[in-house]
Amino acid sequence: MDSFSPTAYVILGMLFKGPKSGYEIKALVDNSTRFFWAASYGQIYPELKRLSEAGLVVGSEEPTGGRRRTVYEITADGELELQAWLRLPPETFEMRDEGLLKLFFAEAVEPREALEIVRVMREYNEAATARLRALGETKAKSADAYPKLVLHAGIESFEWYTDWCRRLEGEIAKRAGVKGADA
Amino acid sequence: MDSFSPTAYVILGMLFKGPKSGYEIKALVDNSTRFFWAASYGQIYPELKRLSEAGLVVGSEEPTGGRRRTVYEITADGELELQAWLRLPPETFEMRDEGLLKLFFAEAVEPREALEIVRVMREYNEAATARLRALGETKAKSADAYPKLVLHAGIESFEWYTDWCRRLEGEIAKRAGVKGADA
DNA sequence: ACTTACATGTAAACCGTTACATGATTCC
DNA sequence: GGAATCATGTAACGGTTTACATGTAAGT
Repeated sequence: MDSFSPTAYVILGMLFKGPKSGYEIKALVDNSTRFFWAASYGQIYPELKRLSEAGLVVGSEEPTGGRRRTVYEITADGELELQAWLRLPPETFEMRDEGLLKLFFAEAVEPREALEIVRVMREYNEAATARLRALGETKAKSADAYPKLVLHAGIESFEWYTDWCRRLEGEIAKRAGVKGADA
Repeated sequence: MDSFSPTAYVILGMLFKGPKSGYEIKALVDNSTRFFWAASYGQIYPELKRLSEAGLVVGSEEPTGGRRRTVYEITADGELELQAWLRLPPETFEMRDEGLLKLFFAEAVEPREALEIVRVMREYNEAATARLRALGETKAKSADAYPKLVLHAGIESFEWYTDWCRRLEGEIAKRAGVKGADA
């Protein structure tokens, strides 16, 4: 009967911080958990319905002008369910990194093409770092400590990855005798 | 007509290094690309069939004793397809980290429970580091340079993550006045 | 008038894992 | 004889994304 997907707990967690519409949950996810846990409308709206049927959230119609709007709140049962989930050890850790995959097979192309793969990876990571940094400045005054810690993990991790790419670019350029990405 | 999934390129890449059966490809993937790109039998066998129909690989029956066995080789077309893919910029970078997700919502539980989440995350990362290190020693003599670089990225990345967990455990323990995970 | 953002939802397609099914061979 | 490993494959299931569909409101 029970047993919800992790996405259900994303919703419960967001509602624990205060009542929100499905639309607002999606926006929040995109600006916070997105880099380590994403969710689409196609998951959020049906899941809200299921959670509502299970009594873990309650929705109320709160239209803005003539525009309909359903705002959800977490219930006492919902909070218990969220806490029970938080107490279980985390299980899922998955990565899909097409850049590393291409690099893994880079023997099939020229060194300067391998270099290009790493260059694109570095640029992606630089952009990701900047994005998370900007996010951190927006939410600087927010009281919640844990989201800030998690955000910092993201920033540090992308910084490490950027640095690794930079070092690798140097090495590949040296080996291949290519004038590399240095100024 | 064409357009293959990244998993198809994993297969092409593995076959570029030499002929293999589906079973061998799966074993190789589990011991190399798995931490940033996984593949199951349910993907590999059907994909081999599709690649064969497209003429990018050719299979030949090479039984071992009375046990049937199909070994695949990459074709010239297959090599071109692999190289064309390697020249396209990598697109997919995804992460699903239930540990970070739980930590993000840890305000809903006690600090010592937040600490417990991070402790489990650290243990997972320590184990992952050890696993990759062991893998590196097995393949120490392998000539291929790129897989080694990628493996080192994995090791460094898990080491960074382990270190981050350790630092965070210290901070949470301090704030909460809990006797932490120090010896 | 037009575009962007707010707001909700569904259906189809896609992707991937797990479990199942089968059977031979090798090692203990 | 029994367990582990080699070897191939399919079916069912579950989860996710994308596209579609609809309409209001606010800003330019």
